[in-house]
Amino acid sequence: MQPAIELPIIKPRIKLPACERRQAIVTAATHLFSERGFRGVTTRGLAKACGISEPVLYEHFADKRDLYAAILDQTQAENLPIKKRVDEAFQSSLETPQFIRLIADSIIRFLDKNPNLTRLVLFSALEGHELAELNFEHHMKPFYTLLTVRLQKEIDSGNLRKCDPVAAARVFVGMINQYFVYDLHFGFSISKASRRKTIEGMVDIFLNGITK
Amino acid sequence: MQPAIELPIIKPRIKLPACERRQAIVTAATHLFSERGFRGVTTRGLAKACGISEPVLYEHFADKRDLYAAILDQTQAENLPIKKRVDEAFQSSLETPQFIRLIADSIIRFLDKNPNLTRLVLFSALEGHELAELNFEHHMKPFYTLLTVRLQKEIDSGNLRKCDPVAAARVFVGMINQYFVYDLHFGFSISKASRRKTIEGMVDIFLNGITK
DNA sequence: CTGCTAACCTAGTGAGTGCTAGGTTAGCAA
DNA sequence: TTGCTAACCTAGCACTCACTAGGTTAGCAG
Repeated sequence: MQPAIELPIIKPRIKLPACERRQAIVTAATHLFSERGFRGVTTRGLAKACGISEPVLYEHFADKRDLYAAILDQTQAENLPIKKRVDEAFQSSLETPQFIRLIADSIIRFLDKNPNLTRLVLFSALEGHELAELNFEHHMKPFYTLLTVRLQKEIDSGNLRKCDPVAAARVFVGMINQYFVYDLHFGFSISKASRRKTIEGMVDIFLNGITK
Repeated sequence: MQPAIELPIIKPRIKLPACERRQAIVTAATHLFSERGFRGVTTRGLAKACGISEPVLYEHFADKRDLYAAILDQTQAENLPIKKRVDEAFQSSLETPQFIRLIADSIIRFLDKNPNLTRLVLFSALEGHELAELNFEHHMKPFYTLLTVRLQKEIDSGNLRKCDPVAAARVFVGMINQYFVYDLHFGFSISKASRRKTIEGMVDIFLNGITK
């Protein structure tokens, strides 16, 4: 026997088609995981953030880990254009300084377009998920590889100082990545200089550092 | 009524004085937290790693968070000599290239001496604990500051190219830190070059990059 | 040997975890 | 209007979490 009192309607429940709901879950998951890490996110919390109940999550994903793979897939698909741009520049006859600037610009665009990815990848690397390595392989390695090949060519033809091109490429990509991680995400503010100036300064030091 | 069967002795329980037990807990905690992060470590697991029971933890530390402060205190106390060495070099009449090499060497020594600290700090930064910022202030900022001052002096006297000394110092400290984080801790192996050679290459590029 | 007590333990607490069995409803096709 | 079913829910399982009340013991002073 239920009481006759009717509760006020507070449940404008909306049903979404499976693909849209799945997408909404991945979006919320990307945000939450990047903020708190894998262990810091509860399935209850994620469900609540999506405005659904927990079992709905398990209709779209086998388990909590499965969400990680979905996040990677999405990031990968979304960032193909940036990779293409660097590839094209590599094929073209762009001068090395301009090519290096373009690499810097592309890394920045990539990290800007994926503001959660830096934290997500760091969490993954620390927590030992394969996402970290997959992200590196898919997103960062192309930058390293193309820059290394270009540097090697320029060293061989005597336009640059003799140095290990792999190490040099790492220095450069690392410089930019480091800036994003520590300044923009962790807030360890050292310099008050604008972002544009900071990146320019980095490119400047690097270019001068590898030039004869 | 208990059965007369005596279990084989498997409990050579050792009692330690409070200060030694506390020290042992901090050591184990440093290791575990750096491996799994704050959320990844359970008080059960920590107690087991120490060979004690959970309540003993709470005789030495108010709660789980309190352990973090203890870890920082210890790290800080242990690494005063390295800071002193850099300070002395700064006061001395060491040439800039040698001073920069000494900074690199000191950072390496510091990170080598505290193999867990890199992961611990990253976890802290991601998880939002104050340890990250405290570590930066206490351990990394001195490197930045002294290097910045030296660079400014050399730029003013015309021995180095005109550039933002703060940004340059960040590039350098970041380069080395980045190498430790990604290569040594995460295992994103790019170069097979030896560590010594890699660091030398970094110093080389940087020195050339800031020299006229 | 006999107390004494610092150092330790067992055995929980309530709250929160990932995940699920089984029932309910929105919204469309007929 | 009526079925049908994809999309959703409530309620709760078995487990682990940080933390604790209250009892036990190692090891020393006398």
